[in-house]
Amino acid sequence: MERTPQKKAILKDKTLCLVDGSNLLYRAFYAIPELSNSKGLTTNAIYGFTTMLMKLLRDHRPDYMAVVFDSKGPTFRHDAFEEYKATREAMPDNLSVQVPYVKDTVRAFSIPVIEKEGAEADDVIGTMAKRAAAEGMNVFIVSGDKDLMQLVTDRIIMLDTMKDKSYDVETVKERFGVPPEKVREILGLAGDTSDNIPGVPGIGEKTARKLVEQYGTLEGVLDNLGNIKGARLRENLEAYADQARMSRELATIRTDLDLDVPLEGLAVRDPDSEALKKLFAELEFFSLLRQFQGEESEEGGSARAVVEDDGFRKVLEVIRRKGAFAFDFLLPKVRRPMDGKPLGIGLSTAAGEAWFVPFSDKENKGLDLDACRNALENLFSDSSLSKTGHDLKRAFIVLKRMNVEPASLDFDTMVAAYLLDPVRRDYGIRSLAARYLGENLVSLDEQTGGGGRALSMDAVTLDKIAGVFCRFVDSIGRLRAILEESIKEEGFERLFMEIEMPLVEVLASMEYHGVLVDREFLAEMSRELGELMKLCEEKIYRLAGEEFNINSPKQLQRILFEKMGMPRGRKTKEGYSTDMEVLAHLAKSYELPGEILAYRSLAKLKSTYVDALPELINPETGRIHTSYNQTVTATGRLSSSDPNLQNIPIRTMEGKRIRQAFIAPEDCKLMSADYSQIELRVLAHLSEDEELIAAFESGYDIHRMTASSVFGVFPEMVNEEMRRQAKVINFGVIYGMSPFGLSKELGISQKMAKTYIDEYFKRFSGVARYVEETIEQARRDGFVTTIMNRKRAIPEINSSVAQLRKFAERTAINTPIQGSAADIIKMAMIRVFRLLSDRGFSARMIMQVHDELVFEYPIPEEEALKDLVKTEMEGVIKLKVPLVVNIKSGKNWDEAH
DNA sequence: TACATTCCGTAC
DNA sequence: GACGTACGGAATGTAA
Repeated sequence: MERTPQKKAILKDKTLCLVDGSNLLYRAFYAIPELSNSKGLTTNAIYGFTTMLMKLLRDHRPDYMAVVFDSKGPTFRHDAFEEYKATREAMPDNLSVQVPYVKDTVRAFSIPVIEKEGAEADDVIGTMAKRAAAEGMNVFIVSGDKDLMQLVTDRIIMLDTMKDKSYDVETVKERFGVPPEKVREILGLAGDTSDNIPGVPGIGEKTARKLVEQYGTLEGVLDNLGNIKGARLRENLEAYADQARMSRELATIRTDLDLDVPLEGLAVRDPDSEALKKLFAELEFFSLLRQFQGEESEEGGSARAVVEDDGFRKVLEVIRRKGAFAFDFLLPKVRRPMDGKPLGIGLSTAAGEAWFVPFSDKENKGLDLDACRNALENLFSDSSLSKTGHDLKRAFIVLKRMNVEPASLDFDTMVAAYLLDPVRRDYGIRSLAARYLGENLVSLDEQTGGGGRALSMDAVTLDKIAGVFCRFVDSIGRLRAILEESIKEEGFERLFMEIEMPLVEVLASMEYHGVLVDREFLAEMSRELGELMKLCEEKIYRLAGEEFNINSPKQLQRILFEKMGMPRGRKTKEGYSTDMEVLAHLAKSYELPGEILAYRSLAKLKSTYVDALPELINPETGRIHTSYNQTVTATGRLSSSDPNLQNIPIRTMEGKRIRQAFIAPEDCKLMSADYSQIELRVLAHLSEDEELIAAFESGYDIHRMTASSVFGVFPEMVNEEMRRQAKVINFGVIYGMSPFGLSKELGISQKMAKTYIDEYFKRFSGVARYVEETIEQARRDGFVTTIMNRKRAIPEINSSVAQLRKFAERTAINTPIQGSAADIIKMAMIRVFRLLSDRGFSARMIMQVHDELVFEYPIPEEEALKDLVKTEMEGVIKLKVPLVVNIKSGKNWDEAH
């Protein structure tokens, strides 16, 4: 035909998007929670489907597009294999009613809906994809069905929009271990439960992969049965050879259907706005209605990517003129800020005005990061500019890694939001924008999932990223205004400006510096623990009379309580507890539980610490850079993660050895400074209890003094047991003690525990009064506060459910104590940090463990450091009792503690 | 498979 | 039947 060359010229290099409508329909139905309009029509699948469609159009802007559905009635697969899809249940009613609407919606977007009698969507897609690829088009198939991966070529990719993953030839190889054209060989062997393709019993994907890798095809495998290891495997292959062949056929997607669909007819056209508006109105998709109308009206806006030096310079000029800006770095999705390089920066100077500056990479265009460094330095080190960001600690670290020392990063929207509501779980920009600005921001989940890989700018156009990110930065600027106002209203200015904001830089510095860990030492310890576990394991198997997974509480229950008939203790949700308390009790009568306890303690040390820590050593610095989180705890404490340095063992001998792995470098030492009994001292201060204050002023051992008071003997008559019990009581007070808890902890009757508590409160009547008043105040106000006016809402304090109310009461007691102690050490950290810097110390604060600060320093600084730290920590605030700090130093953390 | 939940145990 | 605050490993349960 004459037209052919012309046709090819039109289609070549254009993109065709083929949507597996049936697949998306089901996934939308199950992924979106129930939803219906006022007429009672279920709309969740329509909604999910529509948003996915809009996202596709928006993010990928295909030139051609079609949505393909399975046809009703039997297909050739049913003829070939009658069980096919037999187990798949009929479509649920509340899904099938939605189908016509889904198709109408697709049509309203001016996208063709394709169904072919006797054919499944897969086969139609296969046929069209191949045909389009032959025309030189780039095809992407949208589906979550792994069968379709067999269609992937260098011109055809598959997109799983729900998981936000795309599959090209390489990724399919990673997923299946074989190239796309061999996927069906795998499925023939392993089967596919979702499509009721049986495969061969006993063969899963793993085995199938090995076989196909070795023999190439299913037939190759069957031809070589004699060489196959494993009698069972061979037998199954032999017996089910035909079923395997059938499965392979079923899994094969046809690419040769006789379709009367010209590709030219699939060109993407403008949606039929009127039809869409009508549909969305009927379905009551108001957000989509708005979004759709918005998309029509809004064009361009103020968001744009800046890819030329000149443009960047102009942006900087605007910032200088305005004297303030909000910003955020676009970072790859990595667990910790010390990993990965920034991909760009978003800047905003006023509501509705934002820019995105991408940094260049091998494949991404943008401004060279090194070339930007000076500009960024000028920007960030200018203390006359007001800078607002979200998660400034992260920004600090990014800048430090670029060798830029920022001045006055003065408002962190994440920290501000935390102070306003420390119980909230999510402080992400999108969540805050929804809460405080009433806006639903489009997410930037185009960031590649997992693997710490950098975001690839090919996946979505730079403009799209810039658009989304500019909105983020724009929101940060507007959030500041709102949050700042609330901070004032709540009376948090000092807490925010003088504690939390200055602390951001301190934490950034601690993380950036990190701590040195002795890799060899841990490796040796791992070997030792492994051997000990082995011994322990053998003994356990012998005592139990069989091998089982000791780490599995479920299996352990079976052995202990069913097989060996030991008395059951406390119940858990499902079954009976096997925790330390229960096992320790059983250990008195049996040998096995003691061994289990020993095994558990070894396993815990090995897996959680000894083996986990070396994994977290940064290859560039050779050190561990933990994350200190400032916006996690409900009380105001910090938390630490990746790794959590705040729960490194200390109580047992073996545990202490782990602390020996935290070391100082050559010519340096570690110094640990910890507050003595800070929470009890805070309690003395808050309660103004005379007896407790006197006890602390005497400078004597507080637990001994408490024992003396509670048991009515002279301090020197207090024996070790009495002291131990008093210590438990002291901790109990801080936690909102109950007779139940105390009796459990002390191993005494509840009655006895109650008399102890009564006695304690009789002696320390100020504490008793404080407890009462605090609960009373919480009931009245609905919140409690700390020394520095940190606030935590306790909504359940007035609950009619006793259990919730009791819990709330204990929280109300504990939070001011724990939170005030957190306030104090935070203030101390800031002062010490500043003085170390001002006085030119090389010493660095590197760790914080709630009441302890750890420093790394050159040996000659020891005396001066010790004086400074002790003075500042003890003098940071004047309480009604003295603050006491104990200091020790050594080559490692164990020695220093 | 991948993510969420449960159980357990470490710290202060 | 839970005396406070965290983080995380391993097993197990469940989803799309």
